[in-house]
Amino acid sequence: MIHYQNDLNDQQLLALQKMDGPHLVLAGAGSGKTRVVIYRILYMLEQNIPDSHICALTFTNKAAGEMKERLYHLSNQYILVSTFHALGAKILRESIHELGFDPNFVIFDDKESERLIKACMKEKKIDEKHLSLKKIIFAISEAKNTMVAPQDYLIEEKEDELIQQVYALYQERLKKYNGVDFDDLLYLPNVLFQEHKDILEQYQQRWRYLLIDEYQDTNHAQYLLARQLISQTHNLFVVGDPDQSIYSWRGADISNILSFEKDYPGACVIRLEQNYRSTQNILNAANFLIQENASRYEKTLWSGLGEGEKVTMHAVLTDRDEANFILERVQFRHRAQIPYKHMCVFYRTNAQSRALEDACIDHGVPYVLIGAISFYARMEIKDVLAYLRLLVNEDDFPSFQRVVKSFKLGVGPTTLEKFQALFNQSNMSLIALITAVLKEPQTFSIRLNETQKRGLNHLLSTIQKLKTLLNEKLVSEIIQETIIETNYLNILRQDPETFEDRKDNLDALIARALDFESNQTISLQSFLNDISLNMTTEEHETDTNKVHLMTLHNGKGLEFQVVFIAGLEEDLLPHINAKLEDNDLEEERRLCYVGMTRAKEHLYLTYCKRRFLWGGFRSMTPSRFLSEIPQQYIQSPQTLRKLSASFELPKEPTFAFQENDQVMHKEFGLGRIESVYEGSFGTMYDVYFEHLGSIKTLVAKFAPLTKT
DNA sequence: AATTTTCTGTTTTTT
DNA sequence: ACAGAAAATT
Ligand SMILES: Nc1ncnc2c1ncn2[C@@H]1O[C@H](COP(=O)(O)OP(=O)(O)OP(=O)(O)O)[C@@H](O)[C@H]1O
Repeated sequence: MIHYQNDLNDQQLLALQKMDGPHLVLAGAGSGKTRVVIYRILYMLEQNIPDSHICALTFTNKAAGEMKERLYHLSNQYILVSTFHALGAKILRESIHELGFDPNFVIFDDKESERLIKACMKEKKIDEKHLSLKKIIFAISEAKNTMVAPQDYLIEEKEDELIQQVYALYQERLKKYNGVDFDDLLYLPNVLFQEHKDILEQYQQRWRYLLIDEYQDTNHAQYLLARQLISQTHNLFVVGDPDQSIYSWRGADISNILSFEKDYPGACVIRLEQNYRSTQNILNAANFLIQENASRYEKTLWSGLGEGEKVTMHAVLTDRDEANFILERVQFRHRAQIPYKHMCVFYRTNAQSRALEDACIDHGVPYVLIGAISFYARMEIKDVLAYLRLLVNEDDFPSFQRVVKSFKLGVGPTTLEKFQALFNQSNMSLIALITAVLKEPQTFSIRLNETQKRGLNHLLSTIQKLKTLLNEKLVSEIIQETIIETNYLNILRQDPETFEDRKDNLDALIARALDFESNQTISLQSFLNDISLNMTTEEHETDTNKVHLMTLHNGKGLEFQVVFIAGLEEDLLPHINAKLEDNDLEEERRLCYVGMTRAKEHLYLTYCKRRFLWGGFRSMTPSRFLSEIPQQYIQSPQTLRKLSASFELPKEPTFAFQENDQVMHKEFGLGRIESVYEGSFGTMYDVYFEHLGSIKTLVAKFAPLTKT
């Protein structure tokens, strides 16, 4: 039995009054928006709305999983909770044949689509120096996110013409290989619905109630998908906070939430103003910070949880000192009975995780890294997955390419190119084509030597054999068979340095499959599908008792008793690439706001003077965001007994110059500071002198340098 | 023509 | 420090 009156405040209850029609919940961090979504679904079920009519959308797989679990726990029913991308994949899996793809399509990850785009550029004879790969990738992604088809690509400048050509070829190739990229998971369902109203109607009948969390970070394709799905009934319930919009660089459009009332006339708008997460000092500090944003829709947000502890701000000398300081505090809190899993360290860039991981190991603190370099991006994992993909999708040329190379079938780039040319023009499946080339070599223009024939024959017979196992064996067994049949471990053994690690990773892949199978029987295809959508998270680790390390972007929707934000320095947070435009700078500030508002009781902000960054030591200055938080909410760290003393910053800076400063030397003349670092004589400079044409190492204390 | 070794440039954030 | 590309070797 659920006590709505007990668990929700009056404003939240307003969101449950009417089950039909458009609703917008506009509220700040920690105000119980996600809770409202969950309780609204529970209430819908009580009103006898069939569970199959409900679809809830979240931003991350993690959030989707958590919401699904909580709903099951509270109602004993499984509700469809998904990310937009996973929903798109589901729709395409069922209906993509209408668009001329095969339902066995595979999802190409970013790296794979990058490779394909690169190949398309090469085919169109576009020089990377002339038009960068990055630019084209971005342009194509932007086009899909704004629902622009290749033939409609707007040509304003000369290079747009090239982009259009590559975009068109890329889409053609994806179709040929029976693959879709991440953006297609949103783009293609929209196209499908626009071109086949009958199919759209089926889905409209199926999902009559749509609920969307984190609506402020939807892009146009997501907005349109929701709009198409719900256009008959307008039973759309969205929640969001414009101050937590942190994905504009990926096409998220804040105007989706701001113009909700215009898009859905008669929308019921609910504002929540009480924060149930953070104590007042933390919430006020965050509120003051976010008020520095000029383009902002003012909201009230207060906390009844008492003043609490002030925000701890701390300066240290280097990134290592920072990590050590954080870990000392983690242990201190742990001794004070706070479990590790209720603590989190946030940072701006993945590269920062290294120092923190090392410190965790040094201090013997268990940790889990969320996001980061994916397990599935590992070479050995991708190799095996490529093989498995060929079992499911007979047209997957990129996987064929990878398999041929990694499993050393004796076929190199030249022969592969011939295969590709042949395949692009043929209407056989890739596997059928290879079979034909081997059977009737005289019909084709490809000459193969004995090694190559043996290699390819082995590939074909192995695929054949594994395919017969698909229906009778479990996915985990098929993976094992693949590794055995291909003798892959022997190939890995050629590099003894990495062998053990890679073997462990393969075992982890099998374990992951076993884990999948424990609740349900799954097909290889759904296993591969799930992996593609779940690239980064190793979710089963998250509920164990470990300190969480993650980027600020991954913090969305989470909360922790103790939160650390590391690296509050200019050029890092705000990031150097996001300082040129006001909009970008404001997004950095929102990012910081999101991080701060994850904290329930204790919040630490740290920064350092020097940091190993971009391949060298750099002098850093404190982030402007620190000075935007009023002093009254800030404290310095209390000294912990028995701790190695944290660094007091010297009053006088020990070095006066920064990298790239122009300096004048009494003897050597004009020079430029190349790097600044600590040595046994204190601060050292490496200075490049124009007259000498070389770099001199100088001791800062003695160097007769003046700034020019 | 394929494979192994050497060298280069590189780092924002992710579904 | 680490992957991907160019160069050198088989
Ligand atoms: N009415 C309420 N009474 C007590 N606690 C509440 C209430 N509503 C929400 N909470 C609690 O407040 C915390 C924040 O809620 P929730 O995660 O739903 O907020 P949110 O608005 O989605 O936050 P954010 O936007 O920062 O992700 C949670 O711990 C939740 O359990």
